[in-house]
Amino acid sequence: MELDVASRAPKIVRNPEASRAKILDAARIEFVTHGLSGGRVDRIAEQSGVNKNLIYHYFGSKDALYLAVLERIYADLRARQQDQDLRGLPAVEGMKRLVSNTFDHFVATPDLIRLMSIENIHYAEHLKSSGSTKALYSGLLDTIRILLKRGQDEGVFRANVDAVDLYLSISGLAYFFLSNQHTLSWLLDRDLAARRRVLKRRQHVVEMVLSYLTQASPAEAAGADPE
Amino acid sequence: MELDVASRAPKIVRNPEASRAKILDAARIEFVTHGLSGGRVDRIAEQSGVNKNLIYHYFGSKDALYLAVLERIYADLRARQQDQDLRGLPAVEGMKRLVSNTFDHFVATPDLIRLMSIENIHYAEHLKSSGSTKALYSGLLDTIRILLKRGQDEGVFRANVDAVDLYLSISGLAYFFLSNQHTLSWLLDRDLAARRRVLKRRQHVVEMVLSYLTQASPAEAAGADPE
DNA sequence: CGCTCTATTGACTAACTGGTTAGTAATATA
DNA sequence: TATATTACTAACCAGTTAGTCAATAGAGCG
Repeated sequence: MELDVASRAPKIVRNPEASRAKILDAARIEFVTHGLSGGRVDRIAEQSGVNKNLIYHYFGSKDALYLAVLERIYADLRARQQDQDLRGLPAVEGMKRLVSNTFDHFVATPDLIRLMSIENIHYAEHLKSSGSTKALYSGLLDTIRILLKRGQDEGVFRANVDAVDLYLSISGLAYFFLSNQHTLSWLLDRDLAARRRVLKRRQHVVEMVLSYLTQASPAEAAGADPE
Repeated sequence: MELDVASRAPKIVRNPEASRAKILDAARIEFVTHGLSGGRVDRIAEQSGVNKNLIYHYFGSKDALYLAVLERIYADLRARQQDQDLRGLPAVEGMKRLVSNTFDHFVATPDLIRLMSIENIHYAEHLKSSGSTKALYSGLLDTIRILLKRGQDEGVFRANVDAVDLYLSISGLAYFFLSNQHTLSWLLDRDLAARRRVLKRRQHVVEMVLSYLTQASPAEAAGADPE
């Protein structure tokens, strides 16, 4: 019981998992906000409240830390992407839900969109050096294929739709609007982030995809018998 | 006439316009390749073959140089964007051409796509401080409105299509596929840059937009009399 | 308690980076 | 021809940046 001199024991708390998580959280904000080249390790250390060297202790390098952020956000995406339950629905209903779910998920996760853009600016070099992200889309593509097949069997969807092309369209219709909202809002003189705009866009995207799917393909239409 | 000592007159060539152009060309490559934060003024000086301070002499700062690059590529876009002649075409034909022209222009100008992504990573702050880029889209939107109106008058296009939404869809369907080709090629296990893929995508995009436009809108279809 | 492992830190550094300074020479102007 | 302006250069600078070193101190274990 020493109460005389100011007992300067800095009382360091040791909590490796919490430190790791704090670093990762701060890194995510930093890279999402400033990009990879613009992201600063010193700022990540400051924001996470840990010593800079701890970052190197746990992650090794700035690039490796960025990759960890990237992998985590892709893992979250995979975890949240519940499209399995759509496979049992009627084709039109299932596809409507798939499109709006994709749209909603993009809207809800702006970090994902920014990181994807950043990663493409860097030619996806980090993603390619990752072992854990590859199998992400197979489930979603399978769901698309199942719904496509059902719709064709039901006679409500056109034939000869490539699942990858359809996925690219569903994503692209939402992605561009969100990823480029800053330049577009300026150039088009509209606030694309406004709630009304987003909801309107959502409906437009669903309608466009469903219109495409439910219209007879040109090959069929050009052919002789439309049943 | 002194011909004794080696006459060491370094013979500096003065060509302000050429120097300015060389700087701008090198800067464009640098920023497109590495982004704004990743772009290095020293590298631009080295690549353009001029002294670094000349860059500051002409452009003032790294950011101002980046803005000059951005403004020039937008000016090129405006110059090349010839959609006026589409306004006289029949609606379906005109719209098909508009969609494929947009797609082709994106494919032909990857620098534009990368700079747009980079600018959005930076929240379009530089674009907003530019005086010269604002009126870029009004002509294109007018063309879309004219074709939309004609298509509705001809009875081949659906009603209640917002020109901005349609523009966002036309662009988005092409943009995402191109801007994210590095991550997508990896994740989907396909080479999206392959010529066949690009051509297939082009056709898919045209078909999707035209399907949407030529299908009766849900409001109409739900209504009583389909003519 | 003493030993080892590792979480954690502050101080440090070499290389880099945007930008500046001071000066030279070609060209325009009077 | 004298003078001012402008294109251009080499060297430099102060601040930053990713990454390192050496040391301290909890925690688990015998």
